[in-house]
Amino acid sequence: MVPNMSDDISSEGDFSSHHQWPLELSDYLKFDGGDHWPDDDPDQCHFSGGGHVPNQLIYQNSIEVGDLGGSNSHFEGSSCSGGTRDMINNGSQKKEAKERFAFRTRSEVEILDDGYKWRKYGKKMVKNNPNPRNYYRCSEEGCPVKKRVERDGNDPKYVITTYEGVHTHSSFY
DNA sequence: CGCTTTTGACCTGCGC
DNA sequence: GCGCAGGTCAAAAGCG
Repeated sequence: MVPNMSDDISSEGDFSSHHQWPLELSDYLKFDGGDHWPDDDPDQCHFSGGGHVPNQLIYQNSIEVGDLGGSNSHFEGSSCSGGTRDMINNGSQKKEAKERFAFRTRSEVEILDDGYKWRKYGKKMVKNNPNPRNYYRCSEEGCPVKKRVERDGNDPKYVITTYEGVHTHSSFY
């Protein structure tokens, strides 16, 4: 596996430890309940500091409950406009809300290598989007983490990735 | 040979 | 109760 990411990475292939992905994250996530992306909001916060982050992804996260997978997670929090925590434990949390983390990236490929090995287990056409949604599960035995990948229906240049759960092991690379 | 991908079927939750 | 949409399963095929 391991898709071609040859050209895009600016330096060495060891980006797992440097968070250097061959793409650019432009927007961040949405949650259950949030129905739309911040889209063209010029004030969307870009990483901490709001500036350009060279050689590094501009990413943000939000969490529903608890922390974000602690040490194993590649997504350390960078809260956005202080709004991310509002929804935590807010009102009716049915069942056990799993940690969910979604973001939109500008990328030609949908397979982002985030340091873990994924196995595809499903594909589905969804409404409001002419593109199929792909379902992946972490290959590591016992690891409950899943991720969904789909292209933005309005902007095929963008890929929406949603992670769910916390890795119970270290990254592979 | 073992693991991943593909793909249709099946299951479940929700709104009407 | 029914139909729809989203999510998952699992058998078969493909690939290194």
